[in-house]
Amino acid sequence: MPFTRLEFAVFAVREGTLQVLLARRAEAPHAGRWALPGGVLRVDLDASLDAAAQRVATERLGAPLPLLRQLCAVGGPQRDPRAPWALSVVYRGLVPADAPDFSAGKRIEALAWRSVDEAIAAPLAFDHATLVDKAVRAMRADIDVLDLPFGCLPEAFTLGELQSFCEHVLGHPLDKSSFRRRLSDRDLLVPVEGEFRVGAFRPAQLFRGPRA
Amino acid sequence: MPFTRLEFAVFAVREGTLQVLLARRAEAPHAGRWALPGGVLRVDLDASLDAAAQRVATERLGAPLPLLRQLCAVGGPQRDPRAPWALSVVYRGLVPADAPDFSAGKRIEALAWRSVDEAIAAPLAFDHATLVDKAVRAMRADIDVLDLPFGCLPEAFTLGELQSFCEHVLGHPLDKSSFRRRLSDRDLLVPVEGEFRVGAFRPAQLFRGPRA
DNA sequence: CTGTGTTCGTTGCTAAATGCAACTAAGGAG
DNA sequence: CTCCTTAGTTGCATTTAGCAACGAACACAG
Repeated sequence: MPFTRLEFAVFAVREGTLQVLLARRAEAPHAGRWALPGGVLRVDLDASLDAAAQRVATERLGAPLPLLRQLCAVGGPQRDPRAPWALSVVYRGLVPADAPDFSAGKRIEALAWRSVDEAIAAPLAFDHATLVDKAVRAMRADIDVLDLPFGCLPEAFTLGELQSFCEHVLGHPLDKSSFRRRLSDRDLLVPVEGEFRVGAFRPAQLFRGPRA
Repeated sequence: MPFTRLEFAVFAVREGTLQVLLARRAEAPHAGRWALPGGVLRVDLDASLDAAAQRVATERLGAPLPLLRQLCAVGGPQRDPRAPWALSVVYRGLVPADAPDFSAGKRIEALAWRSVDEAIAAPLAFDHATLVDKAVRAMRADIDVLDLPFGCLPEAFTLGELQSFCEHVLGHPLDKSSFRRRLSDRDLLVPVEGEFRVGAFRPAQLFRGPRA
């Protein structure tokens, strides 16, 4: 089996835009350049690909990543000069804006959030710009069919918060009444009876995701 | 890098149902049992995962497989007793019913088509029943959004043939007028002017897929 | 106490997409 | 010529999504 890596396209809505977590590589190849964070599979430690992804995420980013989904696998002989043939299994994830900050782990000089538009246009290492683009499309397709990342929101949230989050990921506004109709038609949310988000204006009903 | 395999969930509409191509394994593990056909990655031969998939398909099945799409990657330590850790990249494909018959290649005792319902219920080797199910869902999702496998039809085909093919893959009937409207709204087909499929009844206009 | 601004939540209407059923057209078989 | 079957279209009902407006609730300013 060739040299196998797990790589992560982790997104968050920060500063009003969709951002992706990038790592500046400490070692060759592409030392000093920005790339998706990742690490190598350890056959002595990992009980599955998904478990390997969690382990590497924890090691390199300082925190586990819930809601990881497999994006694709890519591989070839020129992928990484350290091995004659390298294979990467790429995962995508979405985390809350207020997540505990990640801390750069082994073989990473620095971690930074960058807006996806910049990241796709920037000369990321390897084919990582392509992977970011692919991951964004997959996330947006999920939201289009209301497969929503409830883990990225507070335990209880308002419909306004949910809609705003989706709009930031999608990159375009949604219709309020249509969004709410589609949610309630599918019984995707459970209202937390009697609980409201209070603030400067009219209080808003709080909801939880399904199977909560 | 661990022991890496390419595996194939290849489908065809045969005998009025959606069938999947299975191979009876000649060697351990699971010798004698039915499984998805596949083979190992060769780092000395393969320039990419997709190229590896084509090479293995040709070797094991006696023919290349157009329209292969990556389904997922799975891996773990107990996946294959021949190695301490095994990784499989799974591809899905759809081939014409009249495709040249596949011939069992290395390490395969026999090849057979089996209906997907049976295959999913049958005790296939490894987790292959799960993979078949996942591949079927992915194919159906493609057709739902009119991402159609034109390579599975003759060079030129009638709308009736196309619809019937889709119905067999989906497992349920489609509405004729709606199907045709959706196709023409999206400019997915090009009529072959003046060409008709003649037969026992009214001749039918022939079409080609896009970018043809 | 009263207006004003903002968000929340809902309603009514419009437009688009889809599903259903019927119809006509075209050919072969008898 | 009639009947049968498939091809292709049409009209209409139903569903779905988008758009705009409305009243409700609350904080704040005056």
